[in-house]
Amino acid sequence: MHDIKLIRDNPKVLDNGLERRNLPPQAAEVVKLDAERRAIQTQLQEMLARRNELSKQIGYMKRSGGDATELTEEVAKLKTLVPALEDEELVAAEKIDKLLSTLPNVPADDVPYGKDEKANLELRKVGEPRRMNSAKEHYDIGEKLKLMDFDNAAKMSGARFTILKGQLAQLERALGNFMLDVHTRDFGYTEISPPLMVRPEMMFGTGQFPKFSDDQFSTYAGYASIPTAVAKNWANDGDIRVAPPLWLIPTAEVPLTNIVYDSIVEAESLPYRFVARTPCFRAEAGAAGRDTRGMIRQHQFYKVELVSITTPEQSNAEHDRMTDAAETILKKLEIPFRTVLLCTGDIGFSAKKTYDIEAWLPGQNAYREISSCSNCGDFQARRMKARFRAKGDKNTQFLHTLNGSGVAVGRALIAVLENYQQDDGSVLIPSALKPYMGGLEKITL
RNA sequence: GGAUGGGUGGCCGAGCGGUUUAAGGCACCGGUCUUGAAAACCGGCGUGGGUGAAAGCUCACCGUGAGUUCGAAUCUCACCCCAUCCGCCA
Repeated sequence: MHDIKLIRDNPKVLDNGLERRNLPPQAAEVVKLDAERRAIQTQLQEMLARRNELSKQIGYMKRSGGDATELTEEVAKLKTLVPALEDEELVAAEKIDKLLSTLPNVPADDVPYGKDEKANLELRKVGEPRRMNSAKEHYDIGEKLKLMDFDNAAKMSGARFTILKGQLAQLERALGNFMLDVHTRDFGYTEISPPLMVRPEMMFGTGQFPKFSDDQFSTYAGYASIPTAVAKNWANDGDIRVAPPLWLIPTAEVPLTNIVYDSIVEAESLPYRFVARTPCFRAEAGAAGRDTRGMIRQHQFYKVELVSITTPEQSNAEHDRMTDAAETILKKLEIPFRTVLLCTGDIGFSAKKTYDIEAWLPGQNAYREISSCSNCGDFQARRMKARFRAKGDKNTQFLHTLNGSGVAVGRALIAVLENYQQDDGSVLIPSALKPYMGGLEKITL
């Protein structure tokens, strides 16, 4: 959410940001709607002030036994005007709120301009891709080992689901455990086991709502009082008050960040660092036909997520620190990767600046995203009403929030399979994972 | 699913139609005292908005939304949320 005062004083900042994101300018419209709302508000407030004044006088007259008829009549006249103006004010406020809530964050100044991912800036490459004779893709490796079952998963749940078995299921668990240990032990993150279903307000707070509700799964069970028709249409007016009651999280970023929803924290206690391994649920509505084979893009996958809550002064350094934590996972797994700075056309709705970490996948002969670390500045904090108070300061300020995958477990599994595959179809276990696999050296048929 | 109780400022908690301009306490900030601190005492202190150069003036907010009234934290209705007990259940 944007600071309306900032837009009012300096509309260029918003429009430049939108332009850099390849979106049309909106500041003029925002300023216009804001002016309209304030004009109505001022008019209404003058009327209410007069009403309050008269009511006070009436009370005084009645107590002292005077005649208040004349005053009562004047208030009655005012009363016919107030409701209409109140309605106007509500409509005007909703108009501007609706527009503001759909505008993305302004990219940081050091984010390069670009139309799409082709303009992303490669910052560094770590590790040399291993030479292989004929690299297989992860699904071939998994199916050959008979430990990855797409057919039965489709029977149960449809496309974009996978059944992992035996040592592959164990590998998935091992990866998550390993990542949690690194982040808690080496980087000071506090492990959290959060709810996987959240209220719509939380989804608004982190920026999924109202714009990206199509990508989310909602739940109704136990809440039959919500009419389905209303629930289905709620997104049309974007009013979260009539949204379905609980939503499956698309990432642990949602519950971890919303820990500070509607709160005021002490500056000295910052930064907060939270880590969680959770399932993530995504409708993948806009991704029809993309990555249909294998488990690259699923409706459900595990991810280890990092979230930091900081003061404005801390957030840039924290962003680098978080990215380092995510990179450390791949370094320890000895999986080649590169880190790119996303261009303005590729960063997410809530982000000011984002680093993507892409793991090398020999089977695809390409780098594929395995982590995304974003600094959201105060954008989410405004939506969440998440503030802090500096010691001795009367006023509150909005927090800064950051989130990053540390890393996506499902894709890490793919990366391990493809990078550690052997010509005979077996897969070596990365040495960092051996303790988590009971000392197992490799997975064979 | 059934029953009951409850949602008031950063926190606790009173208020149940008009000196409430939301009591009181805690926390916090400033001051007095003190070698320093604590205690005590004095003072300040909710959030968001409008207007203004500023001081200030002003509006809204007591879970949310309607309603009654000249006037609502207070009365009425609906809804949401929380807690406890029972039922069911991992």
